[in-house]
Amino acid sequence: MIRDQLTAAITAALSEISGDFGPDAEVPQEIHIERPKDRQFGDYTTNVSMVLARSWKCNPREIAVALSAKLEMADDLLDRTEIAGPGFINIYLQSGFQQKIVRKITEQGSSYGRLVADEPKRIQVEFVSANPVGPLHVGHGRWAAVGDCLARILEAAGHQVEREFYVNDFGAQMGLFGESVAARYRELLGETIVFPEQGYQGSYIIDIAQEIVDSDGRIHLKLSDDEQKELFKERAYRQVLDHLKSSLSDFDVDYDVWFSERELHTNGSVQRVVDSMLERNHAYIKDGATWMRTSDFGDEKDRVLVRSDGTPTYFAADVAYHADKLSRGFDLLINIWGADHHGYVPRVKAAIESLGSDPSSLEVIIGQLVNLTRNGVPVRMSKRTGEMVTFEDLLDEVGADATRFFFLMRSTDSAVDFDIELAKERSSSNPVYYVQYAHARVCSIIRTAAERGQKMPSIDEADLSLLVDPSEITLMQELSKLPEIVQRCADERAPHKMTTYLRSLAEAFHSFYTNCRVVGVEKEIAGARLRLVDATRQVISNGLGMLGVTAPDQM
RNA sequence: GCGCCCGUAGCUCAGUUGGAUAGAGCGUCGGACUUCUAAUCCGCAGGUCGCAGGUUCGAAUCCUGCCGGGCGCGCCA
Repeated sequence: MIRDQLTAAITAALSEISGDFGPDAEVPQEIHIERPKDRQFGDYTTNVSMVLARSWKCNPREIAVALSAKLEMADDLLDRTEIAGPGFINIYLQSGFQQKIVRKITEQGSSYGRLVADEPKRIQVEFVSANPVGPLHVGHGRWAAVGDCLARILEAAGHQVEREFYVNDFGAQMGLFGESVAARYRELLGETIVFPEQGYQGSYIIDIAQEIVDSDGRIHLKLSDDEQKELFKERAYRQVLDHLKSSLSDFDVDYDVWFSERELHTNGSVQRVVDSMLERNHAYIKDGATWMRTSDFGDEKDRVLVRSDGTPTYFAADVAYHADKLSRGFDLLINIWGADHHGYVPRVKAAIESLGSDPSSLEVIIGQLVNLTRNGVPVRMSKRTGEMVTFEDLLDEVGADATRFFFLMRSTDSAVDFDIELAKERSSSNPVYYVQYAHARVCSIIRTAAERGQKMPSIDEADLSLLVDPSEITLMQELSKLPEIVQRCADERAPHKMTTYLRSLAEAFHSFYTNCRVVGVEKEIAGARLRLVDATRQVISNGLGMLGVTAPDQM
């Protein structure tokens, strides 16, 4: 990247001039180079001289003068430098450097924006992991979008990524779920029932029961209560899980691993991890329960692993689960949780440390919640109560592309309001269409040019130096940003920055479109512009691909 | 009470880890289609970046304290 070349050049120049500023003048490890918002401040700009002014004990402009003189001599990349304001060094690159990006994109094609990591890692991203006792709600959709997009971006940044879904198919909730379905089954077949006190009230329970009635008829009525509970639990669980997998698949989220909590209990992993904690004095028995000393590792209090009635807690399974994850040899584990689980982070970190691993091997991304409204009125999202809009409803009504883009537009740090009616009404003015439309327009230009016999020249034939219109320059600058955007999204675990980038790229293209014609202008210019347009197609397509959003050829 | 997140234009949100004149979309108002897709473009209006201090060449951004909102503090999952 050009930025790296500039960093090297500045570092070299600084070490040459540092001697003139006294023996204590040291060359900094990190040099901040940015792209100014306003192009009048150069193609790149750096603030090093102001940062160094203190430690070098002099006026920032003195450093700037010495540095820029050295830079202009040293590097053939730059045209000139200017010193501005309190000591910014604005760097102007040689004319023609922007045009080079078109060739680069053309040569790299779909791999433009894919990076080679300095330290490639094996990363596991675990996300959604909803309880299989009901349909996914809208909040899960957000984590599906964020988790999958983050995985795509980490892959683009040069890492090896595995996606995992942890299925909480064990415990009292499953029993209650089975009982609820069993009750609805009997009810549908005309029996008078007493619905379980804490049972799941949602109408989808009746739907599941109805499907069982349709396929099996009345035969299950003969079973004992316990047999019924067990049977309905398994039947309903399978059905919900299948449903959940197909919803996520419709959303283009494909998991590498579906990990069953139940297996941790049946194969003895939970028991083993509890025993091991006791052996190593990371756990103790009090009031008949087994407690883990999580407070030794920063948690605010100790946590129960095994209840006094002998049953393991969810946390115990989670300790075993994370032990299993660690044993699989990942360099980094990333979990995406909703804000309603953030209090759970310290105890899991403590568990990791108790297991003898570095707590930083687990990174938990806490995402704020989704507030669903309908015409401004809050909609309840609880599975236990009646009304709810499911993730599936949302996909049906709004579509996968718009839903993904919407969830990826916002920082995970802020709660989002999603009005279901608004999403439907405004679906045609959703920002996703702004970006997709840019892609469709690009394709249209290329199609029309071909139809009218205007040939796309090869990248060697094209005279890219003809691309000099301000809107062309701006577009090329935007095109050149993709690799650094990928890097930033990956480093900051911030997929939303990709949507922000694509919007500004689309804006640059739409502006180019109105300023510069491609079809029907003089042959050489048309040729250069066709190459630029094709590069734009490639970058939008690559960027949308990292979001998991389609890039349509026409709209 | 303690912990995490948020507070930026009428509304929904960005803001390149501390930079130069704080930006988009929606909404308002006014312009631009005989020519590659008007799902677009151009312009006007709209701001005490919650409040008060602090740190420094420089703060929406970092530190402290308030105010307001969301979420969490189980032998639930």
